[in-house]
Order: sequence, then C-alpha cells, then structure tokens
Amino acid sequence: MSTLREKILTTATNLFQTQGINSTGVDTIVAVAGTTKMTLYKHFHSKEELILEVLKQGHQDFQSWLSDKLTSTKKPSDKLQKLFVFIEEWVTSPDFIGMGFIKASAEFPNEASPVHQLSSEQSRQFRQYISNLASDAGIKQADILALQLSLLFEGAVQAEQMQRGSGAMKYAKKAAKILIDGALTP
Amino acid sequence: MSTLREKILTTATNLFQTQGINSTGVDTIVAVAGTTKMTLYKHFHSKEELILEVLKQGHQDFQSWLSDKLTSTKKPSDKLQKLFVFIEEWVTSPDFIGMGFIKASAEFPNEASPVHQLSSEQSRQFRQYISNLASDAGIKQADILALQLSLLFEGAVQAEQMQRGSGAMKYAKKAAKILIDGALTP
DNA sequence: AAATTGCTATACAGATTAGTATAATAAAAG
DNA sequence: CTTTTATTATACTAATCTGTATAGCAATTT
Repeated sequence: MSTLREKILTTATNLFQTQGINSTGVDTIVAVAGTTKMTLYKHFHSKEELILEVLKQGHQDFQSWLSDKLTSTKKPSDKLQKLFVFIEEWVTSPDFIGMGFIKASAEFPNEASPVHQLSSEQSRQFRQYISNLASDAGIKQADILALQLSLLFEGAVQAEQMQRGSGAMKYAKKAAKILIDGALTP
Repeated sequence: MSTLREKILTTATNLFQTQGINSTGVDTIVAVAGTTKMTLYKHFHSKEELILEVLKQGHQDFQSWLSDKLTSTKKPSDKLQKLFVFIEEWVTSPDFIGMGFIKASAEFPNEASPVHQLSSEQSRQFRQYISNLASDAGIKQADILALQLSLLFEGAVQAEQMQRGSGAMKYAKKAAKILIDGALTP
C-alpha cells in the first residue's frame, strides 16, 4: 500500500474543503503533499477520479466513525438522540473542515456530473442510515423523520462553514430532540 | 437605465446556479446574453463585482417577493407559519434555480473572500428577518427559533438542488410547524 | 453637421489549467 | 549483478481563463 496515495488524498481533502474544489489545482495539491504531478497521475487517472476518491474516503471515514461512536449506546431510541450529540462534537472539534458531499454537490450542480451523482448518493445513504435508526426505535414514518433530521444536519454543517463557531449544531440538536420526541410519542 | 446590464445579470444568475460560479466563464455569459465582453466590463469592473451584484440582486428580489407575499397575512403568528408555505411554492415552481448565497458560500469557502463575506451577511439578514417575525408573534427566544427554521430552510434548498422533486421543503414545512407551535406555547 | 454615447467585433496578452513526454535517481526484487 | 518498480524533476502542449487594446458602427445629443 502506497503511503503517498494517502498523503495525496488527505491533502486534497483539506484543500478542497478550505479553498474549494474547482479553485484547487493539481499543482497546488502535489506541492502541499510534497510530491509531483507524475506521481499523482499514476495513482489517479484524472482530477475527477481524485475528487471521487476523496469523496468516497471522506464518507467512509465519517460513517465508520459514527458507527463506532454509536455502538456504546444500546437502546435504539437513545441512538437517535445520541446521533446529534456526537455530530456536534465532530462539528465543534478544531479539525472539522466540513462535509465533502455538501460542498461537492454545490460546486458540481450539473446532475449529469459523476461528482454530483456521487454526492447525491452519499446524501441519500446518510439519510437511509438515520432512517434505519428511526425504524429500530419503533418510529412509524421513519423516512420522513430521517429527511427532517438530515435537513437540520446539512443546514447546520453549512451554517457552521459559513461562520465558524456559530453554534448552529447546538440548536439543530435541540430542534432534533423536539422532532424525535414528537415522533416517538404518537 | 441599460437593459443590457439586466440581461447580463439574469443570464449570469442562471448560469451560476446551473453550471456553478467558478465553472462559468465570462465568455459564456456574454455569448448566452447576446453581447460582448467589452460591454460586460463596462457595466462590471471585474467578474468578482459581477458575482457580488448577482448576489445582491437575487437576495433583494427574494426578500421583496417574500415581503409582498406576507403582507396579506395580518396576524403575526400566522406569518411565521405562512413563511414556509410561500417558500415551498417558490421551491417547487418550475423556474426555481436555487438560493444564491448558499451556492456562493460553498464555492468561496475562504472567509477573506468578499463573495463569502456577502453570502454570510445575506444568510444572517434572512435569519434576522425570521427572528423579527418570531418576535412579533410574541416568541421569547426568537433568535434560536429563527436559527432552527433557517437551518431547515437552507437544508431543504440544498436537498432540492441535490435532487429535484425530492419534496424536501414539504417536510421541512411540517418540521417547522412543530418547532413554531412548540415555541408559541410555553 | 459635429460630437458624444453605447455597443460590436476581433484580436491579443498574460496567467493558469489538466494532462503528458522524457530522462534521471534510488531502492527493492529477481 | 541486473532488472524491475516507484518516484522525482523538468519541460512541454493545448486549452481556458480574466481582462484589455483597437477600430468601427449606429443612434442620439448638442
């Protein structure tokens, strides 16, 4: 396993989030990663492929991290509540740089774009993950609640990126609690 | 008053939203608008100024449209509820192309960028507008409710852009009603 | 009639972009 | 020892980008 490939991936992840995807050239990526363009293009056939791999890696890391965090919580209805607690920790941690698929879908609005399609798919997967948690908690219309919670989540990530330290996720969490409690007691 | 300036503005607004801001060159804008680069640069000193003007115009149009819609509703507490009804109409209308400041802040993540700063300011203004409606309705912690409602709004606009016809705003509206009702009856 | 104004058309400069070609270096594997 | 593999370094191509320079046209204004 090449360590340079991972170095390029993490460097690109950071630059894409902090400077924008289209605004970050491959020359900048290799310079920061401390390698050359030839090496980058041996590991990734094109910039688009690099973008897609960055998205895949980021989403996988996030989902793994979240699943790990939630294993300690046993009761299904508690998991749904804990979800936003952990997400708030993540968002307010100093090394939070945003959610890949949110920025990517904004920078690639054309629905025919592979980047847009992957972003859309990842957003759908995350919503499905929440929906499964809601189902396990015995909530009837789990899909609807999952959609509403994901709106709060994505809106808060966006708000946090627009102005760091806005505390958006704190109040998203409180709103989520109201919606979850409402869905739990029919 | 030049009509070409407006033509350039509306053309740029559409292209920015459908193709992305950084992905849309001034050559494309003038070609679609049916004019030349010289004319564009007579009306706007730079592409950045054009972007800023597009944002200002879009935000002003949206706020005017929303204020007009809400004048027919007299009772303050009803206004807050009606807000999401009108916004859902707007989002589901066929000529909906998204919210300028949401995409702009994603494409210009650097906080030092004037485009990012204006986007952030417009988001803040919209939240303040909601907060004022909440205050008029007699809600105590109006700022918190306004933040939560704006998260639902921005999340839903984002979701609608990620997948048209997702119906995200419909359920954002229902979530908003729950939060508003909860805030109205303490 | 002359001058100003708004716009078109075209060509260009200078910078940046994604991606490739080629040669050299260093280390590991045969 | 020799060959393969991974990487570096540099130079390059071809396209694209923002912004400007120059010249001309057409309508309005003075």
